[in-house]
Amino acid sequence: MAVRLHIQIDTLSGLPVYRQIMDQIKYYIASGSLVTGDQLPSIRELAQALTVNPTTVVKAYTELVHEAVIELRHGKGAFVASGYNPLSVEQQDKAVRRIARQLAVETAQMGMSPERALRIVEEELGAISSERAEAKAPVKLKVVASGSRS
Amino acid sequence: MAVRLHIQIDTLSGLPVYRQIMDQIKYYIASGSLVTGDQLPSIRELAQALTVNPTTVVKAYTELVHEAVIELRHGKGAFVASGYNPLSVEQQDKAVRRIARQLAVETAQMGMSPERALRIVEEELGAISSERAEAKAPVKLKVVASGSRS
DNA sequence: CGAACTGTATGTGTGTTACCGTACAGACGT
DNA sequence: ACGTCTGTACGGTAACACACATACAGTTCG
Repeated sequence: MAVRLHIQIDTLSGLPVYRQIMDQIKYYIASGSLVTGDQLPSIRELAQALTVNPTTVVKAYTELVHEAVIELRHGKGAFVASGYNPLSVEQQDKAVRRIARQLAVETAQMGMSPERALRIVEEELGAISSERAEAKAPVKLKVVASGSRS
Repeated sequence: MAVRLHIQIDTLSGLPVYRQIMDQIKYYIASGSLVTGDQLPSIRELAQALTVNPTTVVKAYTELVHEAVIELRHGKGAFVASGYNPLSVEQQDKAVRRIARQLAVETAQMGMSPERALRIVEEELGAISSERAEAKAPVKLKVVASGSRS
């Protein structure tokens, strides 16, 4: 059966809806709440729960397919893909460094101390890897999907 | 006289040109290469150096004005603004946490260890604050602006 | 088969991005 | 006063991103 996800759409953030869907699905996978082979909500099901158009969910899902995060099987559904993309160490470094620099600039801009910024990153990093460790055992996954539209 | 910046436009990144300009000017300010009162290149000057349309630079500059990062003075030029935005601690935390989470998800996705990710963040964070410390003394700023167009 | 689920494909409207050209208005040195 | 630097403000065009609506095609089960 299809897993029920707790996805929230923030219409005020300015971020595209399809990208918010992508990010939150990635988050579930990264934290271990979703693992290889798990079935995602169907396109229409998720679209209805979020009160967005099915094609918007299609956009999110197909993008995730291109990133080899999930698989789409015609007539069957969407599933978490098996492997990791074999990115080279250099590419990994570059990708992470890009985000890290953005974070560094923003913190400096608002006058936040580097120590505090680092502590926040440490928290988020730790949150994911700890959830990952105990995932799939007690946690059954959250309730229904819910959105907030104006 | 107007400072000469070393700004690079990557047409393959997919990021809007005006945003790349914004980000890199923010970086110079965050790192201390540009401080309050410094004059930026004029709109036409920067546009010509980057081989982009002046209106694109206008877009970048006016956005930076809205964020209170720079000031535009009619007939005189563009200058680094004085104050920081007085964002609340909660808002700061939320903004930084958003980026931190994205970083955590991406690293988990590609299988990078949290320790390594943290080390990279530490580097970028340190790079900015150290440049900030010794800035404006020896460093005179880079040479001419340069772009890369297809 | 046929109903009810699944993903897939094709248009359509709106907004953003970037471009080009032209014109206006403030600041400053000669 | 004049020329030349500065930012500001129009109009219009082309390409693309985003979300929507509708129709098509594969899978499964009674």
